[in-house]
Amino acid sequence: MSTKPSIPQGTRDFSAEVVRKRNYIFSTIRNVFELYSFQPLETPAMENLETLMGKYGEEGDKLIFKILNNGLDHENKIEKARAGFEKVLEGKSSSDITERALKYDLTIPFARYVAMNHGKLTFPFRRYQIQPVWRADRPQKGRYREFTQCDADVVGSLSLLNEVELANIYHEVFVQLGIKNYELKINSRKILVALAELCGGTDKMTDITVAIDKLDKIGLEKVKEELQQRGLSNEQIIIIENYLNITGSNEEKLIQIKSLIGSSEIGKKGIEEVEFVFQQSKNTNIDIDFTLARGLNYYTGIIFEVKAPAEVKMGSIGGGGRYDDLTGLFGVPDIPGVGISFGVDRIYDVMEELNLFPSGVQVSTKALFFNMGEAESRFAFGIMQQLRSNGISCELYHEASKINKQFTYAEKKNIPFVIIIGSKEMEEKNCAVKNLATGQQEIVSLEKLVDYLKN
RNA sequence: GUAGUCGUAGCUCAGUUGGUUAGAGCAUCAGAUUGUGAUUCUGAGGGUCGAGGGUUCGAGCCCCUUCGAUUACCCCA
Repeated sequence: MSTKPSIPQGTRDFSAEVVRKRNYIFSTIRNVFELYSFQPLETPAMENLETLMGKYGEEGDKLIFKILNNGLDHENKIEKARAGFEKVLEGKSSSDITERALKYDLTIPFARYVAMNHGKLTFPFRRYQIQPVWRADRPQKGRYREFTQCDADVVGSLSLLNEVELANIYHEVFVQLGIKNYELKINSRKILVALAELCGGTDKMTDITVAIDKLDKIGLEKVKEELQQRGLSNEQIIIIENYLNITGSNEEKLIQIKSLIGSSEIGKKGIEEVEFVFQQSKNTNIDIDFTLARGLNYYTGIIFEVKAPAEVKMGSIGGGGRYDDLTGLFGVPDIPGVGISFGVDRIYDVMEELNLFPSGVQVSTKALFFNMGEAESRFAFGIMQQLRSNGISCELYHEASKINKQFTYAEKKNIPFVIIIGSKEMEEKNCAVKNLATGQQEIVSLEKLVDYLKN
């Protein structure tokens, strides 16, 4: 019976200190979302499995946490359950075994919500959503099985101004959090389509994007090798090499890409998109990166990815892009959208590593009343309630322990003031207030105590 | 899913080729100190050495299995 308790792999408990820091990130992001006129939405932790399956690619499907159906042992269902399990063993999923799953991201549940409610929503619909998601991935640095995403999406508008705003939201949030040298990479899927067209057809699109996405990780030669393995001809690889060799400032890159794929109709459109967002947004951290591809295949236009400052080796701390027909998957066509996501858990790790949390984040109890005995503590209790009704967080030590124990308690809990009310103070209607940081102590009349502590 | 590294007190870690009763610092608790502590002094408690099996006269150390943590690959925030 006494096995050590534990929590599932890749999940975490958050202590008070961590919760406060996380809340600091949440509220920063939430305030910016609200400032940009996004409305909150929350969706269930679990979705019907079929809502999620097939939306994240083959790899993604494997990483969805599936929930076992209840009542599998019921005598009427036992045969079905057996048959369903056989299907699972073959790598398929079976509604006889599982028909619900934990949500994998916030975008697909949002698309499902929009499809269900498109008659009631006012378009363009701007929503933000801050909730945990789950992935059955092997945990490692910056990767958890339960983590929180903060998404903002605009659906029902084709305007590129949305992309500009989202780029500005990224900037606003990261500047406020102190992550000044983050990098916002942008590209357009249309440019990648144009490249694929140039290299023998859009069916090669996935092969090409998967390979070039790895450029900064494995280098040009390895990318070329991979392209060869994926069945591209030498001629085609030379085109891609030229594409990958585009370097320089953002302006220079734009000139080079135009000469390479500007003749393609879709390529031209993609370049215009990137150029517009780059010029219209005042975000100085934008880096136009034509190798950026992003895994999710529902993106159709601008794509974003946020890189953490290089010194922390965290990789992506946010991402997003435009999808022309996400709700089409749920039977409601022609609602285009664009969205971004913040990965709070990684942002937390980055800020921790760079020491960016302000000290004021740890706002704890303001004052501790010492317990100086039976009558004294009963008196102090009344004073404490007065402080509380004035919005001052405080507590009374639970028993009349030795003074140094009470001091130690205050110190450990990071409580800045202790208030001592003994028999003498009760008579004189005042109290001794000691500032633990400075060690200074003052006699304060009980009437003025609220003002004294409010500073 | 594949692979590497690591599991010793509440925490951070020592622990010799395998050799008596497994150690230190910090933390906790108690004591010169029931109205002024966080710096000192004294003492105490605390361990199935992750778990299970094996080799050996003898295992914290070697071997196998298993669980957990962590890192990398794949993929991703």
